[in-house]
Parts: sequence; structure tokens; C-alpha cells
Amino acid sequence: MAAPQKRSTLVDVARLAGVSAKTVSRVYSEPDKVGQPTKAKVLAAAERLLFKPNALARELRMGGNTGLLAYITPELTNPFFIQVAAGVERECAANGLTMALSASDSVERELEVIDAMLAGRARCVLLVPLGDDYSFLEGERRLGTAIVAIDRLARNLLADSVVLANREGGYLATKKLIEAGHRSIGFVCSPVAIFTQQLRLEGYRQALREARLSIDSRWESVSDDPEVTMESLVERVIDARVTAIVGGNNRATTSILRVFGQRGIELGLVGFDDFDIADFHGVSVVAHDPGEMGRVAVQLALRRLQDPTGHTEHVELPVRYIARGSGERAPG
Amino acid sequence: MAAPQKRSTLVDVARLAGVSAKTVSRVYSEPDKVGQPTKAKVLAAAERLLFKPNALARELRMGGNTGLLAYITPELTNPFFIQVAAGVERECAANGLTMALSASDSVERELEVIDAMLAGRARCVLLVPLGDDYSFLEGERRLGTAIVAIDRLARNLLADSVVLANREGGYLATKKLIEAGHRSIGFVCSPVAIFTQQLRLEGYRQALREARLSIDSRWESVSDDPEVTMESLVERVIDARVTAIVGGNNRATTSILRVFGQRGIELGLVGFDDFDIADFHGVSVVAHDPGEMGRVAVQLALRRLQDPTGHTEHVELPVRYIARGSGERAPG
DNA sequence: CTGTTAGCGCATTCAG
DNA sequence: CTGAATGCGCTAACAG
Repeated sequence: MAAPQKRSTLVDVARLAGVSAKTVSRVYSEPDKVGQPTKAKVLAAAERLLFKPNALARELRMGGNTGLLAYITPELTNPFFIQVAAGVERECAANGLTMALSASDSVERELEVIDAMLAGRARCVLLVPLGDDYSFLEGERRLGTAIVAIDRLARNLLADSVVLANREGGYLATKKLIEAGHRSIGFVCSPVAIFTQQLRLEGYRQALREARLSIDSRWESVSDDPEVTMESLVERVIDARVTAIVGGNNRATTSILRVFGQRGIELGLVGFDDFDIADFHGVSVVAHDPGEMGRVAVQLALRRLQDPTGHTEHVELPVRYIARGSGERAPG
Repeated sequence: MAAPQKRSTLVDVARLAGVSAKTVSRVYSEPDKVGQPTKAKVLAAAERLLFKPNALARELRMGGNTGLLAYITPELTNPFFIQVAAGVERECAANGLTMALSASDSVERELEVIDAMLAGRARCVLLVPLGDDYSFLEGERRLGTAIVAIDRLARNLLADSVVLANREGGYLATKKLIEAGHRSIGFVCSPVAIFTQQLRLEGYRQALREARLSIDSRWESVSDDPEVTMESLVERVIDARVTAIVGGNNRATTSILRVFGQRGIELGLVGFDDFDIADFHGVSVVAHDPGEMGRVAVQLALRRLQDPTGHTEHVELPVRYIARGSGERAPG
């Protein structure tokens, strides 16, 4: 077989149909403004030539409306971010956008990825901020790119954002365990430095304070060292003689479950983030809707495209408690 | 604040730097062919104007090399396809490609999605075929689009493909259970009509035949009716008095686990696809590397772009058995 | 090493 | 309702 055939263009179709290029163009962008017979001729010619309008050229001409939305996420393996991505994808599809998905393990990689996306293609950038300075995006934002921070806030950048009610969630989880009679409650998560964990931890502390419970620093079994495994954090807090644990995120919660299994114990447990077989294991959780987070993020971006100069919006999505047993267990 | 500023172009930079447009162009695409002082001047000007090369224009000029790879997948919630996507993403990143991710719940939706991707942007299309006729893509393929089928084959289309050793996997799972002493072994999955399940089922039958075991049609508890829950299929096969079950995919396996939990029983079990907490539950599985599948798919696409006319390639990825207990359990 | 000319495929003027 | 010219931002050819 020979080399791939050349793609036919608008002009080719026009020639074959015996009309002008503009007429062909109209058939695709303003079909109503073309007479029936002409339209039929054009479509027949297009069919014969396997013609597809070239979106690249169109978008260039139209001033860069690529219909490309970039979603930049850490950890493509974390179910939470995947569910967000699914929400983003659905909302994109509903609005004729294409989602470009990139993973960014590190801050440096994040920069590269953002740059690649911005290199003239993406009109919207949704990102889960990893770094702590996003001032470098201010220029892009002013140039009309819609930028939305997901799950965390982007520092030094006037971006719209959608986050969870993290503090409230941490508070709620802890309070339920207190109501179940626990007096020594641990909090496990890693990494703890990030925005969400800080707020959940604050909520945890607030609940303890309100209940006038003593606070033991060993109960906050958290770390930022990637070398420290989640399991060891769990071991540590159990050794500090807690009777219940709050899991700071889905990973923490499944690790807690694992250690419970290994030790053959069942302490009180409330996890942040719902997960696949939490019901099967009877794990009470502070749940939320990750898909909604993605959908809202896209909507924020779309709104920003419409009105590039309006005030930035910050959406906080609610959390709710789902009782499945592990959060209702009394101590001992 | 006023309307978003206009984006500056190559020509703007050229003017400010006092050079020609082509020189600016070269600074970005062939930096070696520009003298140091000139380069410095240009970069300074670019910085001042917040200039970013417009990829749209470049790609148009270069003849449509969008650097966009489309991955079209069913079920953005299925961990298997997500892991494939992660592999695709990584390989894309390594090759300077952008991954556009679209979900296609139905055959009709799949068509729409493919069309949207082909509408002039994607140079590569990776898809998990849902339908049973892909002849409509022959034209695109001949026009130079690299098309790769993932996990299943695309009928009526000369596409490269990467699939698992499905028959071998089904055979292996069943054989292990036979070796553990089981004589009545069930197979559960839904939907069964698709390529992968058909082969796994064949492997299952072959293992039974080789062991000269009687075959009971009720042991093949499969369905294509989305109304029939996986759980009910599991119930059905257990009621047919099997002592072990092969799970046709990750969903089937977790459903089997659930029902075991509800009934308080533990039959022999080998699942196809490894999953998150399979180790925790001691579930033996026929495992494979979904990420590798994604990476290979991208490589096939890249190779196809280089050589659009070569023979189509079909890669079959190996599977391996992981013993964790449930597949080694003797009957009773 | 740098500048000039031309045109990628399409849509937007403004005429008919 | 239709057609001819012009240019989106960039780069491939050729000069110089």
C-alpha cells in the first residue's frame, strides 16, 4: 500500500461540488443559511472525499477556542482523584469539551505539565495544586485562561476553587466517635502538610476541645516523610492506647483496616472519603461526592470563560456522615 | 479590570527584539541555529510580552501533528481501565504527547466520542472497542491516524491491538482450583458477550475437559442482562453446589467475596484481574499488568505513525498466577 | 547565522 | 442565499 492519502480540504470539496469554499464552510457551521440543493451537493462531495473539517484550522481562525480542558492531577491511582476525573469528563462531554488528563507526581513535573497544556491549546486548566506558589500563572489567567483549583487552594493566584468541607468533616468524624463513648481518639494520615489534612486535623482537635477531652500529641500520628509507611503510623497510634481512630483519607482508612486485621482487633473507626468496599467492611465514613467536585470545577471554568473579569468563586462541597458500624462501636 | 489582554504573537516579539519573525520561530524550534546575543534579545522580548508559542498555529502549519492522543474507554470507574489509562498517560508524557481521555458508556456514545476526537485533532486513537463493527474507521486509518484496540479486538478494522492472554488465564485459574482438589467449579461473570470473557470462559472449559471433569451448564453463571446483578449470579452458582468459583473479572471477584461474607462461607476462589485489597482478603488471582497494556498501546500507536503502511501488530500480554490462599483451599 | 516569501485550512469581512 | 479576497500565527523553502 502507498503512503497515506492526503486529507481533502474544504477547497477540494468546494471544487468537486462546484461551489465556493465559503459555502462548504457554511454547510458545517451555519447549515440553516444554505439552500437545500446546495447543501446536498456539498455533503455528497464531502462524503466522496472523506472530508472532515479541520478543527485545528477552525480554532486558529476563531482565535484559539480549542475546546480543550486540562485536568492536572496527582496520583492517577487514587480513587478519589479518579472519581473527580470522571466527573470532569462527564461535564466536559456535556459541554462539548475534551478533557486532557495529565498526572503530576512532583512539583517540578507539575510545572512541566501545566506548561505543556498552556502551550497554546488548553482554554481551561483544572489543577490539584501540589506546590505552594502559583503566581507564575497570573499572566495566563489575565490572558483569559480559566484556572480552577480543585481540592486545595492555589496560593498567590486569583483562581476559582472547589474544595470539601474538610474542617467540618474532621470535626464530624471525631464527634461521632466521642458520642460512641471514646475518650482516646487518634488521627492518622500522611502526608499531613497539605491543605486538606491540615483542616481535617483542625476539625479533629476542635471536637476534642469542645468535649473537653485531654489531648495526647502521640494520638496525632501523622507524617510528611514518604519513607514512613501508613501502616507504621497506625501501629504507633494503636500503641498509644487509643480506642478509636480517625482516618485522614481513603489510604489511611484502608491501612487502618489492614492493621486491625493483622492484629485481630477492632477499634472505633471513622474514615474520611468513602471507598469501594467500605460497606462490606462496615466502615463508617465521612463521605462526599468526588464526581460533583469535578463537575463543579468544569462549571466554574466555563463561567470564568464567559466572564473573565468577575470575582473569583470559592465553592465548598458538603460532607455527610455514613454510619456503618465502625464509628458506632463503643470502646473496649 | 478590563477585558483580557490580547495574546502577543511571534511578530510582536520580533518587532520588539528588532529581528524577523523567522528568527523568533527558530529560537523556539531550532535554538541551536540562532546566535547567542540574538537569542538573548528575543527571549528578553518574549518575557516582557508574556509570549507563548501558539501550538495551534504551529501544528496547523506542520500538517496536523497535534501531539494529541485519544484514549477512549468504557467505565471510568473500573480500576482496570484506570490503570490502563495511567499507563497510557505515563507513556504519553514520556513522548511529549497529551492524552485526551473520554468515556463511552454506550456504543452510540462511543461513535460520538470517536468522531469528536477525529474532528481534526487526535493523531492517535486508543480505544477499548464496545461495538462490533469498526469499518467506519478504515478511512481515518488510511488517512494516517494511528488506531490501536485495547483489551479487545476491533472487528472489520486493520488496527494494531494489545490484549491479555485471556484463554490462558481462564485455563490457569481453573487448573489451580482443580489441583487444589475441586471437582465442581463455577465461572461467574457479566457481561459475558465480550471478547475477553468469551476467551476466559473457553479457557475454563478447556481446563475442565483436560481434567475429564463433568461439566454442568449451571456452573457457568454468566449473563449479558444488565438487570441481572453480579451478586445474583454468584448466588446461583453457589446454589448449584460448586466448591470453588472462578471470577471472570475484578467486579465478579469482589461480588463473590461479598456473597461469601454474607453467607459466612469460604469456597475456593480465583479471580481474574488483581485488585486493591486482594492480598488483605487472601484472594488468589490471575494477575497481569494493566499499566503495561497502556504503555504498549501508546508504543504501537507511535510505531504506526512512523510507518503507516506496515503490517498490523497484535500484542498479547502474559498473565501470571498469584497464590494467596483462596485458590489453594481444598473443598469442604 | 539571519531575513523574505509563501501558504497550512478555515472563517470573516464585504460584495453581489 | 452565495462568492472573492484577506489573514489567524506559525514555519518551510529559499535566498542573502
